[in-house]
Parts: sequence; structure tokens; C-alpha cells
Amino acid sequence: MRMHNPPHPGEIIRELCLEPLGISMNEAARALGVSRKTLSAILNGRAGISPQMAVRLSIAFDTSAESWMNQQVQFDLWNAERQRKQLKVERLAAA
Amino acid sequence: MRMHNPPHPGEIIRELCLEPLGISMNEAARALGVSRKTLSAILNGRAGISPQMAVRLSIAFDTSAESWMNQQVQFDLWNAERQRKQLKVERLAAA
DNA sequence: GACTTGTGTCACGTGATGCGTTACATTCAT
DNA sequence: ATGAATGTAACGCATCACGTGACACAAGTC
Repeated sequence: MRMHNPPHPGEIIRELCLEPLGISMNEAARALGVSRKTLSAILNGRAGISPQMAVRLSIAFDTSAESWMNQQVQFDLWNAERQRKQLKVERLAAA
Repeated sequence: MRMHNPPHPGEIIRELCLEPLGISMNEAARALGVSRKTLSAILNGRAGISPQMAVRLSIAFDTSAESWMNQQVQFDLWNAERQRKQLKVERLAAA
């Protein structure tokens, strides 16, 4: 399941929140209460959604903070899973 | 919803994974491939579950990495939500 | 041409976090 | 008393979220 690279949440913000409302990155950054650089890093996938940012997004876009965090988790886990075979972990519970 | 402080995931590891199987922290740390200190910090709530740790847990205990991450998200969000009123965020989408 | 706006990116700093090792303490069982 | 299990502290390293200030490049407007 989930074979494809999930998009980083920044893409979703841009495509589902900013573009439909015709809001510029600068406007959004000001409204969210973060610097333009911080939002730019998120939108371009160079930073993730922190819990605090999830709350900010939930206020600004009247959504749930959980949904933003879940998207970030999907992204993070997809990357972490790729190292699964490199991790030296022993089973403790029988399958 | 979710009025009560959610437990940090370390408690769940201890109560649902280590104690039922009678596994010591040292054994578990060795099996997980991390230092005793790292696992201690998690079990005592002084560190969170990283994506990599979620994958380690999923291997050792034959569970899903997602479930561990979700518990961590619940815990992180509960703390972040408490700052909601301190954040200066403007609405961009009408309610 | 000059001026503004939007965007990407650079450097640098701060504080938090995940992980490691080493070391010291306590508790408990043999 | 010896050793195992655990909690915790110091120190280091790398990464990350966030900030400021600055530079560059588009596109539009006066």
C-alpha cells in the first residue's frame, strides 16, 4: 500500500489553500504569523509541518490541525520506511 | 473532544509492549538498535517517537509504524493546541 | 526609467530535539 | 557483596523550525 511518493504538505497548501483563494505567499505568511522565508520553505518542501504550524493552518483555513499533521506523517514515514532494511532491529513479538 | 492529556507514547510502549512480554528496557534497547539512554528518554516522556523510531518499533513489535506516529501526533497536537490563543493568526477562509 | 510586489535563495543566529558515549547513582535479586 | 536494571547527568553532533537581513530576478504600474 501507498507505493507512490506522497506529496509534501507544502504542495497541498499551495494548491488547495492559496491558489483557490488567490492569496499570495506574502499575504499568507503575514496572516499565519510566520516569516515569508518560513512559509516559502514549507511550500517548496524544504521544511515540514510542525505541530505549531498545523495549529496555525487550522486557524487560518478553518481546518483540522490533525489533518495537516497526518499528511506530514505520511510524508515522513514514507521516507523513513525506505531505510527499513538498513535498520538493525530484532523482533521481540512473534508474528 | 480529547479533553484529557493524552499519554506520551512511551507509556504505551512500556505498558503494552515491554511489560506483557517481560522484556527489560536494556533488552528492548538492544533489540531496537538504539542506546539505552534513547529508549529511556522515550519511556519516560522526555523524547518523542521519531519517524525512524516508529519504523524500529513496527519491526520489533510487528505493528504499524503509522499507529506509533499517530500517538505521537496526538500528544504533540495536544500541547500545541494549548498555545492556540497565543498565536497571532488571521483567518483566510471564512467559516 | 523608477517603483512596487511576489518569489526564491543566501548567510547567520537561536532553541529544541534525536541520537550517541561515558559516568554515577539507586534499587533489587542472587 | 556482586551484578543487573534503571534513572539521570554531562558533553558532543546533526537536523530542524523559526527569525532577521540581504540579494536577485521576474512582472506589472506609474
